[in-house]
Amino acid sequence: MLNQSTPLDRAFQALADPSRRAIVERLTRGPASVSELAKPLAMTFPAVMQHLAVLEGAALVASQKIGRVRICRLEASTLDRAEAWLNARRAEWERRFDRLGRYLEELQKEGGDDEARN
Amino acid sequence: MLNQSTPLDRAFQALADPSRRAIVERLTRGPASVSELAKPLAMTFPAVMQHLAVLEGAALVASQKIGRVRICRLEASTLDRAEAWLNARRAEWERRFDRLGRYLEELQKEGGDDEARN
DNA sequence: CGATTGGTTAAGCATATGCTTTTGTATCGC
DNA sequence: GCGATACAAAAGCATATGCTTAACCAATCG
Repeated sequence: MLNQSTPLDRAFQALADPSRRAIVERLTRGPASVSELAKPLAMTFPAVMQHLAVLEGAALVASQKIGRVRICRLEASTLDRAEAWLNARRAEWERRFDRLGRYLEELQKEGGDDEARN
Repeated sequence: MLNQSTPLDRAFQALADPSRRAIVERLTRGPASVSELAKPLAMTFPAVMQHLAVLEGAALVASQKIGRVRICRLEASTLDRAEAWLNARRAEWERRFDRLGRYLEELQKEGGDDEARN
């Protein structure tokens, strides 16, 4: 389990938690302070901070402190990279079905010949 | 940490591991036996089986045993649901930028008026 | 048949995760 | 300055995760 995790590992790992997904969801609608993010979550403030640390560690969220308030914003490009991975899998999957489709079409044609012979 | 995880939790959690992503990647190119999946991975056979159990638990993979061989195949619809979540976030994010864009356009127009007054 | 192949189960262990409470520490509003 | 506010850091704890080894079972194959 030697922790040598890639950016993609960290992104998916971060998104695997419903509280963290809720935070991401909120941040798609614009930046927010930590306490603003904490409000709808049924847990203590430090717990929310730890979730934010995970999200920042995954580069899904960035933040900057202004006065005593920390403003968090979404890092959409990281979300994109996760989506891109899934997209690539789907692309390969669909490519495979195309091939299968063409193969079955070929069978159909040949099958038609067979049927003609009956 | 009371384990009451949603399908999406389990999907993202499953995808957070590089070995499991490698398995998914392999399966997008067609079904495979367990030992076939295990071959490129630098770990013991039981470890691979545990990864497969996680993937099946997340409904990303399904399998059936024929004789003494277990054939695994991708459950693409679950991959789609994960992609759909990310897609929805991006949609909201882009909608927000549209609004921001229109807002800035408005400012531009009004700013033009202001400049005209100078 | 007996050996091999492909998979399964269980136990054990180190580290990671997701919380909590407690205790700070700046900064703002008066 | 002084109390309230917003965050921060640290310690503790229960459970989860990602491996390992060892033992086991059931289909093949020679």
